[in-house]
Formats: sequence, C-alpha cells, structure tokens
Amino acid sequence: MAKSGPAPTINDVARVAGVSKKTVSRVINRSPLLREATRAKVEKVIAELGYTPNPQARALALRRNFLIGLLHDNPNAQTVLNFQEGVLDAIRDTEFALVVRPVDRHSPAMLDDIRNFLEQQRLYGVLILPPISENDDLAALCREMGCGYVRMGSAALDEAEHLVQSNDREMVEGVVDYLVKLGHRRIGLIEGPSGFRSAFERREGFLAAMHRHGLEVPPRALAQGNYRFDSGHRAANELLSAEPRVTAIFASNDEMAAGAYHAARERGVEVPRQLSIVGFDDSPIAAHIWPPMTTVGWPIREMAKAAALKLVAPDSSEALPSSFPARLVTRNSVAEPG
Amino acid sequence: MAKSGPAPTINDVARVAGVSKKTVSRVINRSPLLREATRAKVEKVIAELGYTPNPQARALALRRNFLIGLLHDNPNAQTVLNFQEGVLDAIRDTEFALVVRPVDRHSPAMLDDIRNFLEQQRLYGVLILPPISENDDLAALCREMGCGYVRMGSAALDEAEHLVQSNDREMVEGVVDYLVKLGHRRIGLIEGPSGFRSAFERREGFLAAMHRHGLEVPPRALAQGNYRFDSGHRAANELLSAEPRVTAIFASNDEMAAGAYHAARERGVEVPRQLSIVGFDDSPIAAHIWPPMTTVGWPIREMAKAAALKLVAPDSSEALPSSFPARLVTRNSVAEPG
DNA sequence: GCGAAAAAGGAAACCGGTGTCAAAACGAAA
DNA sequence: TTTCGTTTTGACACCGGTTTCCTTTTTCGC
Repeated sequence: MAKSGPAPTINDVARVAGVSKKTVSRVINRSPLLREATRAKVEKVIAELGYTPNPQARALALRRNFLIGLLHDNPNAQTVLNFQEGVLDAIRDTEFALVVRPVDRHSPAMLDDIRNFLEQQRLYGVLILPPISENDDLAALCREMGCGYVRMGSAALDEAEHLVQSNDREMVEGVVDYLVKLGHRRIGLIEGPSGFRSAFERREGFLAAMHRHGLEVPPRALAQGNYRFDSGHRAANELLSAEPRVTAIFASNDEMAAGAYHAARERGVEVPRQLSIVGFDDSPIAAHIWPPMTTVGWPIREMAKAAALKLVAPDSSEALPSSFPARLVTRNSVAEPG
Repeated sequence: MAKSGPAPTINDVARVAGVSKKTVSRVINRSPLLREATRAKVEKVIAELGYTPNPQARALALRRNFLIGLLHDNPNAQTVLNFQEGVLDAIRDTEFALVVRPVDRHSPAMLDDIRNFLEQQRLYGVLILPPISENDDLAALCREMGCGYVRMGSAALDEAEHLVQSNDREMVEGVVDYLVKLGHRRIGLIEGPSGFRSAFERREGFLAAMHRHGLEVPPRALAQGNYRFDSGHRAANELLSAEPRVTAIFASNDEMAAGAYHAARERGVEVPRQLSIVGFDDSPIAAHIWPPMTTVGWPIREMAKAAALKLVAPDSSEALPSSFPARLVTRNSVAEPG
C-alpha cells in the first residue's frame, strides 16, 4: 500500500519480481504461455505494489484506445441518461470509458465539429443516438475515418452490425388497435417533426393501422408537432377545434402528449373521460402528469447495452438481438369514448 | 487530403517539412522560440497532411491526460445533462474530453469502484455533482490519489479552489418571504432525504425565514421526503390531512412538488386557489405540469462551466465566481391564500 | 542420461509524442 | 572578417506499454 508518489510502472513490477517487462506484460494480458509459478509470483508483486497499467501507454502501443464516444442531440434528458447507464452496464469491469459529446444538429459546422472530435480523440468507436443517428452523412463520416460506430434507431438504418433498433411502426399499430378495440373511431395524430425517421415511422404505423381497421384519417385529424411540449399544445388545439371532435389522440412522444393535456384542460375537456391520450417513450413526465399517461416504452437501457457490446465485443454480441420490442405502458389517460 | 490509411504522425510531418520532430512539436505547442518562416513552413505541411497530434502519445509523454471525469448520482436527468452541456461549453475547442461515470451511492463498494476507475483511467481531474459531491470521503480519495477535483454543492463544502456552489438556504428564505408577503401563514415543508446537504440547507433556510417572520412551524407542517415523486405524494398527503390545513407547501425539489400536485388533486384541493405549491430546481416537469409550477432555478450550466474551468484552467478562473445566485421562477402554482 | 522439440523468458525496437542540452545559425559589434 | 552573444534548431533519451525475434530452460521419448 505505497502512499501516492509516482504510480508503479511495469518496469517496477519487473524489477521487484525479478523478471522481464515482457513477462509482466504477459501476465497482464493473460497470455497462456506462462508457467503457473511465474504468473503467481508476478501477480503477487502486482498486488503488493498496487500496479495498474497505464492506459495511455497501452493505447499508444496498441494503436487503439479504450474510449467510446456517445454522440447525441436528443432533447429528452431521461432518454440520454438511460442510454448512458446502459452503456455503462456493458463496459463495467472493462477498461473502456464513455466520453459524451452532445451535438447541435442545427449548426452548419456539425459534421466538421464531429470530424475534429473524432480526429482529435481517436475514439475506439462511437454510439449514435436518435435523432442524429438518422443522419447518413454522419455514418459515412465514421466509416471514412475508420471509426467504429453503432446507430440506434426506430427503423433499419444500416447493416445489422451497425444498428440497434426498436420497432416503432409496429408499436404504434398496437396503440391504434388498442384504442379501436375500446371503441374509438375518430383518432387524431400529433406528428413529430418532418425529417425525423422516428416521426415518419410512427405516422406510417398510425396510418397503416387506421387503414387496416377501415377508418378514415381526414386532414383535420392530423397535426404537425416538433416533439416539444409547446408544439403538442398547439397541435392538440387544432385537433380539438375541428368537428366532429376526435375522441382520442396519439402523440408521437410524451412531451407533446403532455402539451395535449394542457390544451384539453384549458378547453375544459376531461382526460380520459372525454378524450383519451396516448404518448410515446415512457419518459418520466408520463408518470408524473395527471392523470398518469398511457404510453409506449422501449427498453432503452437494454438497447444501449446491446449497442455498446456490438462495438466493443462484436463476436460475443452476435447472439444479442438487433431489434428490441417496445411495450404498451397502461396508465390512466385512456378510456372508452364518452 | 490523403484518404484514410494510417494517420500521419509527427515524423511524417518532420520528414516532409525537412525539419526535426522537435521543431514540429514546437509548432504544435505554439512555442515562441521559432522563426516565423519555419513555423509557416511546418504549418503548411501540417495542413497538407491533415496531421493531428495523437492524444495518447501526448498524454504518455506529458504524464497527464486530457480527460475529465463526471461523477454523478443525481436522480434528475435534466440536471445531469445540463451539467454535461455546461462542461462541454468550457472545454469546447480544447483537447479535453468529458468521460461520464454514474455512481451508485448505495453500493458499499462505491468508493473502491471509484478508486479503481480513477486508477485505471488516470483522469486529469473529476467534477462531482450533488448529492454525491457532499461525500467528504470521496473528496479525500481524490486528494489522496492526486486527482484534481471540483465539487458542486449547495453549501461551502470545501476550499474555494475545489468548489462551485449555489446558495440554497438564502433562496429558500426568499421563497418563504414571497409566500408570507402574499398572506400565507401556515406553510408546510416537504423535506429532502436526511443526510443530504442540500436537503439540510433548504430546511434551514425554511425554518430561519419562518422564524424571522415570527411564524410557528409545528411538527405537522413538516414532512419527510426523499426527493422522489412518490415521496412527495405521500408527504403532501400527511400535510394536507392535518388541521388547520396549510395554505402553501414548499417542496425541496420539483419532483416532490409534482407529487404534491397529485395528492392535492386526489383530495379535490385546487392548486393554486386552495393550496400554493413551490418547488425547487426548475426541472422540465415544473413547466409541464398543470398549472405550471413556481419554483427556484439555479444556473446549472454556468456553474458547470465554472467548475470545469476551475479544473482545467485554474488561473483564468480566479475571476470566476465560486458562488452562483439562484432565482425565483414565477409561474401559476402560487396565489393568495383562499 | 541424452537429444530434440516445445515452452518460457528476455533484449531490443517501436508506438508518437516531449524534455534536455548542445550545436548551428544568425546578427551586431569590434 | 572575426568574435561574441542570442536566437533557432536538432540529436537523443524517455514516457510505459507491446511486439518481434531469439535464447534459455524444461519436458519427454527413447
């Protein structure tokens, strides 16, 4: 238990143990060509000295480091943090560390910034969260720079090797089925921003299911949002002012669904008695708003873990699924139509 | 614009420019003892080759790296993410990167885990978020290991050099003053978990202000929570079932305040007409709940930036404040007592 | 007990930077 | 043109690991 001072190096271990650096290196890397006695001797010294290999030196010699990056521009903090936790689940007890990098999708220099970042940090690989994961130029940049990457998405954005996906379309169909089964016929949709793949998938799922049930979707049942609270509020106001009024609203995410709650409350429309609302994402707000909101939850943490494993241990992860099921989280914002 | 292949090294630059490695190194590090002509020549080659110094090699030679760690166990995702953004503000355009490390305060091995992490990664320094920042053993560990650190907190936890703080106590006093000015006399407090410094500070501020106004704080006006939604719900139920009923509740954070909203709604108590509620933190939920909640916001992002600067550029940051003011964010959850 | 093959271990070079210190180039003064 | 004192620049060792290649030791069959 030597107090501070300069940390012991592989040379110190070698000297004390009376072996060469290479032998110590073999012990560290679990090389099989070592006599048991030698290994034990060296391991004893390592423990005594409290030696830990210097990751920078290792990275230099191996010509690759053990940093994995997280690129995100997701407005939902809980999603991002869950993702971080999932990645940590995967790399716990490994030498990998997670470096985060929020990106600004609106900056014209976004790609250049990321290029600089990748060039400077020489990451082992990056994990890319939606919605920025939908940007094919970014994926191309990673390939070009020889940087490993895995994209999270709501559709098949890339080869399986570079992708972990949920199936939003299918889930939204399930939501519509659920509402229809309860008796709803006039169902409104608050869309996500155009250009977002997830928004597209969710709309397609909605339209497909409505069509399947033989239900019309007039333009007045469709309102545009941008995944933010205010836009949900605005969009719900549009939907609720059209006659005949919708009896249920599916919002493409929870923030907008929460905005719809506000709009309903302002108009004296009671949720769920007069209006059912379903969100998407199962963010904390869904559980905390009144009445607690029925929404669709996807297993972010598991997906993140799978994505990280795909990056750092591609072999073992072949067994891991690339596609994860979401599930309906039933709370109290849905009822039979009044 | 050489396509991929192995990245150019300092040797390549030196060879092409016809100078020594050391000279290139001097150019990179902006050494003043260089002739202008030489610098220009080398810079031209650097640009042509698209050379970027290898951070691992630099770290090895300099015996310190450019990774700063973020230790957090904060349950509020938005807070953590804002903090990350603030740190990124500070280290943008530097060679530093941010590596995140959620910690589990309940794990008995927490300190050992962090010790391993610090030993393995050899970080330049760490930033510590509340509530784990209140742990003095953790700070001692950093000192012992020679790892730079800055703690964020709601009180004077450490020397100025290692601290960026808000002043929760003062702000809570301001909240009480505000409520009293509106005519409230029976004000309830939902406390944070015991053992949390922030919870302590907020309670002390509350009690001090009540005392200053000559108002009593009977035990039935005090309820214990743990910063989580459910605990706020429970605590508010306690407060609301005691007679005479409180006309206002201050909750030590927004999650608990949101829980109090639910409790009030279940009992048919209208916010704010029959009950005023004030939260703390200005998390997203405060704006999204109905009616929008009056709360106390503190400038997390600026504080994070200051903390990061303190770590990476202690000289220039002398000018930066260590203590940051919070402010009351007035929304619609407060009214004169009915 | 001997020789050969296999296993174990070591010397030296290398990864791509930085620090030290001496040599070279330069400019001004003699 | 020399000389001397400053700049500039370069050679070389070093940071702490890994890799290559070669030597020494061990093991084992006969």
